[in-house]
Amino acid sequence: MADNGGTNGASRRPTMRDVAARAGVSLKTVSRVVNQEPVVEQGTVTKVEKAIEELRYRRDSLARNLRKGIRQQSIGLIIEDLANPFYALLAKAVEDVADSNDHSLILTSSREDPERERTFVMNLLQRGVEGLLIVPASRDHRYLSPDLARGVPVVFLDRSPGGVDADVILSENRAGARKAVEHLISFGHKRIAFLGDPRALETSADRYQGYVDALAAAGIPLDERLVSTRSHTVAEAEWHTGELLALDPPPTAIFAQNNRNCVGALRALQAAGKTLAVVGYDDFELATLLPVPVTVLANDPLEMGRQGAELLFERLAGLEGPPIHKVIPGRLIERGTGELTPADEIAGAAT
Amino acid sequence: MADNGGTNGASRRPTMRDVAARAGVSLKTVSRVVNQEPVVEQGTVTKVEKAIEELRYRRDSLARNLRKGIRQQSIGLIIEDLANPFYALLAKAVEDVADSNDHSLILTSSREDPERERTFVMNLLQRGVEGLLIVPASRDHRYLSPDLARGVPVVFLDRSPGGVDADVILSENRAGARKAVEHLISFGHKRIAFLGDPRALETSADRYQGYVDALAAAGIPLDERLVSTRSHTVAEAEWHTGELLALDPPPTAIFAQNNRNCVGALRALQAAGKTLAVVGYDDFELATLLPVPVTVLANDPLEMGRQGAELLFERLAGLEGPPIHKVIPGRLIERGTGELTPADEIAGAAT
DNA sequence: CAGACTAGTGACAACGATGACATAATCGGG
DNA sequence: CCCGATTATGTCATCGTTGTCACTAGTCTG
Repeated sequence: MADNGGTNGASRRPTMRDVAARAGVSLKTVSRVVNQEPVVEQGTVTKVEKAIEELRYRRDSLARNLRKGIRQQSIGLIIEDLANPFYALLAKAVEDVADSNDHSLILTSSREDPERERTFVMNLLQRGVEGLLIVPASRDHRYLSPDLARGVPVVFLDRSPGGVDADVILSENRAGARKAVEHLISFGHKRIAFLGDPRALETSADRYQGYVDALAAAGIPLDERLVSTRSHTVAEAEWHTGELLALDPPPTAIFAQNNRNCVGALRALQAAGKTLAVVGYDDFELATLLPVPVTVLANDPLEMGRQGAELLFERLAGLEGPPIHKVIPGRLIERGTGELTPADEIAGAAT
Repeated sequence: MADNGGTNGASRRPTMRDVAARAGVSLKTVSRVVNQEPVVEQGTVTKVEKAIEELRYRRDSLARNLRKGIRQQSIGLIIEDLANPFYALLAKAVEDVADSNDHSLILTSSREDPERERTFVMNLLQRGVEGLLIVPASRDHRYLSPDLARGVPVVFLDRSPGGVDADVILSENRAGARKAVEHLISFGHKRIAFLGDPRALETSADRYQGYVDALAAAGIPLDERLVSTRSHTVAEAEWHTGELLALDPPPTAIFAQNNRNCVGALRALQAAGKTLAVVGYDDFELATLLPVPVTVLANDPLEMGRQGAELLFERLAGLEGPPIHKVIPGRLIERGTGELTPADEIAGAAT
């Protein structure tokens, strides 16, 4: 009458022992059948297979690998979203490096949700990944302190961690944005709009600072109405670009703070039939194919992923020393949209 | 004098037992220190930490999780290359489903190399993934038979497996390509080029068949010179498009068999200053932003990934029955480039 | 100052599988 | 008809860690 005593242990995942009992053979014989060792008599094989089927038994790979001395190594990567080519390329580079180092890659997406980030980090650590690469969604990583202290290597990518000092690889956000905006200024623009994500995001805030820096250096007063920092998706960016275009007077140039915002801006301009100077942050494959090819300040996600992963493996190999902060330089790629002057636009509109 | 006997065991990864011996405490005390249990005396903690440091000891997560009864579940995904948005989106969808089912995703890229595919599959199985999703790089998957027989669920994506019958989710390649080419024919084109990957790839061969089907149905004779099946990258596609344009007479339309080929064709056309009707297979984000927006036959990688992963989890939940073959329908999206007539092109050239 | 308590540590079994070896049953040859 | 080889199966220890319980000293309490 006991709940799960006796011959039919309930609930619990069945083990070889259970299969053995059911088939009326020893545990070791079950092991032989499961591993397809050819010494077992056919009749016995059948009995055991029947028991396996009935109990829905599946071998426990943990126990097996422990006993066999097999230790597979892996690292964990947490990004925002694979649908964003920037992160897809980042992940690709990380996977390459992991592969060269005989580690496999466990990939998870936080979707910008700090809760998910934290859950996944804990999950990955519990699994026993050798190290972690994190594109932060949260601003506070103190929850990692115990593991960092225990020596688990963690490298942050693209954004700085909060509340802990750790290795981090950043894009040249502030200086890059400044470069981009100065480029526009050099073509005579004074009313330059900033189109971006909420400034709560670190990269967004930094790029905004670069925008401010460039204006200040050129002695151009900051006009808050030209600053739109509420678009996280292409659709939102398209909408907010429409708002910017409706200003009086409108901007003559747009600095779009990432690829989604840039695409949104271009869509809105196309829809409105207007031509404005545009410089985007982040390159995208088709930037060269547009009516006027798009000038961008290109960050290099491959390089960021590669360097981050390589740093992680150096740490794993025993590299000591204080946290390393690296910055991947951005490159301004002049293609056309960023080299329009305010005069060009009036001419264009007249056509 | 023994190689690794006595007090200084060499080579072998150190265990808690080694640390205990070195620190002069019991194994259990080391365990307490490692797990930060607060009952250990400070002096002991220091001794043990010193020994851990010296031996570079790291806890074995396999043994720990075995003992604690923690069993993390995961599935493996093998794709070609994350830099291709099609596969990035596929992976995203798979990751989503895996996440909903409390499994984590181990991601690897075969880079079209059958050897790598096989190595990774074996590796993943040894790790003990619950199931596998594979975009085949190899044509022969008989090496999987033992594991398939043992009941490990495997779902193939985008291409059929070779030599084994298993679950597979395909795009509507042949019928889709036929739709696309018939669309071009309906605008009066008779000299339609096929631009694609080597026909050794199954999707390539199937799409080529669709192209042949469409021509045959319309009674248009097949001209082998219009068929180029050697471009695997954008750069190669651009090059081969150049060759096609140099033909006399040149084609009036191009059917590009995937997104890389389509982008290459568009680049070559832009470089040559020519306008041809183009229909691509596979959608891409910026197709709408080009000078003339690109008409494509869109496959849905998200849907493919989602359905594949869900099928995998149904199998894991015990779904029996013969292998399931599903086809994800493609959708023709008319945007402009596919709706040009031969006459338009002459007019365009005259401008 | 005895008895109960507490803090710190260790001995031992167990997680679920596999390897080495032992044993039982079967068989052929001299 | 007995011995050694052969075949099929079982017993036991073990992989590296953690949970349970026991033990030793000291500390506290009445």
